[in-house]
Amino acid sequence: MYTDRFLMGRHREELTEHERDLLETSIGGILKFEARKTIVRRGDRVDRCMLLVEGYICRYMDGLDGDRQLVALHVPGDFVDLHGFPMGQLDHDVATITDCAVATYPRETIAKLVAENFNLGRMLWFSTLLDAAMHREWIFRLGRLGADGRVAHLFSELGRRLEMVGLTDGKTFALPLQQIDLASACGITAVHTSRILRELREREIVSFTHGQVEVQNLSALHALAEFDEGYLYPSPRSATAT
Amino acid sequence: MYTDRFLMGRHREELTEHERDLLETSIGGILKFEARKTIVRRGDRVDRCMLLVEGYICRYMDGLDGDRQLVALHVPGDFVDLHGFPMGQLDHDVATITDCAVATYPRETIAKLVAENFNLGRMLWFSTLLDAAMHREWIFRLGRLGADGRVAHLFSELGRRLEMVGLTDGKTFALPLQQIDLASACGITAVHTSRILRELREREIVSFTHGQVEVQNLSALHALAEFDEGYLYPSPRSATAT
DNA sequence: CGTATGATTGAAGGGTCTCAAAATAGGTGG
DNA sequence: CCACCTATTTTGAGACCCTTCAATCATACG
Repeated sequence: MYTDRFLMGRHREELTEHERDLLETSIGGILKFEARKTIVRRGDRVDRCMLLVEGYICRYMDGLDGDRQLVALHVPGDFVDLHGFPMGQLDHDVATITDCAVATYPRETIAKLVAENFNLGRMLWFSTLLDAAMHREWIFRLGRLGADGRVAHLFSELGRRLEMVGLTDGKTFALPLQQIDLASACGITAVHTSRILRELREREIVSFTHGQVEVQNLSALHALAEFDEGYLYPSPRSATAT
Repeated sequence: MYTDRFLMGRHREELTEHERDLLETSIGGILKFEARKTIVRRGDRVDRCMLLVEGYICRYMDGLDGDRQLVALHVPGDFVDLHGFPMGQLDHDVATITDCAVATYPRETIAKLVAENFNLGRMLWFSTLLDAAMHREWIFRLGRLGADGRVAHLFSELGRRLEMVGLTDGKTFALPLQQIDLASACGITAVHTSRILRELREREIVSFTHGQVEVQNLSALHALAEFDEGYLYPSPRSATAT
């Protein structure tokens, strides 16, 4: 049963039994990828979409000088390139962070699902727009927060998203990234990331070592990040009191 | 005839006569707004969507200290808050830059359009994803470019988008923004924006005065911005040789 | 045990911010 | 049409944040 986490962080109403069945039976196949591989390239025609079952995947764009900027990070349950269905091709690269397993859906299958099931179609649209909402929050983060706030924000967001899919209780969670990945996501250098992490550790807000995040002071973390979970559109069930 | 520019920068195939008629006849009303007014607030329920007919609109998020970060800029022909249809509410504010006219579509009308016209539905989905693609480019811009590159990128993008809707030949165009707006879009201060504009002027790359952009050296502008129009998904007809 | 990779620290330089003041442009009423 | 007032742009100087370059340290793996 691959569908345990499907779209879990990505809807406000629960999937119905029927919709879950549809998603399960429509799977074209399961693909496995090794860690640190680019699996879709900018400009590639998208003839199938991938739903991440296990592992972590990022989307990124490289600058002329080789500097990498992550534009999205995906956790299990996320569609990774569903936007490729309406768009036909991608404007960025997709790469694995860890070893991954993805469920694939051929283009025609998605077209059929959307055409025949209005509610599921809207849920898929919603899922792609949730990515856009996260993009906006990342824009805010890069434009208006300092390096410490950016890192704090990334931890805040991923903590909450992993909580939505049942992969953490919010205090401690696996985040198998290297400092260079944090740097690529936050628009800072790896060297400075190291300094920021030390500062956050010394201030006893959050510690990050060996791909493990331990939040010591959640409200301080959220304050530093100016984090408000609203943009993740948490379903009433998974919303937490603040 | 309001539909002249509808979705002009926002599809790869032309709208059919029938689809254009549908969009025209489905308009719920025309609203006018004064310049510099916030017209939708974060968290507002979205019971109608707005298509910008005339003027400029931005979407933004304010930080705790009052610093503003623009997350999108809209030109005539753009849907401004269509994502509110699947999402139900917005995670950011919407404000006018100039005096504006918008065509409104009630929620139920959009639902009907999407349910009954598969192709138009996909085009609307596409339009919201084009915003996401621009978001990603903005993330890249803020994360990896210096202040000069960011400003150059904004000019590059808007030049191209205005060209798509027939509002410029690419060399000169009206961009009724103040330096504070450029600053809010680029994640820099208004003071620094002024210095950057002087530099770009002195290097004879682009000049910006009184809301008027004059591109003197397009290739230098694009080089500085690392600009590649691909992410705007230009239709073959409107693609330009590079 | 040797090697490669990732993390940490230091020092110096550069880009952007902040604060403050001056110059310019735009709008209004006399 | 001028005088005034306000908003916007421009310029300067100093401080701060982050980068760069380089070296050292820690860790994982053969």
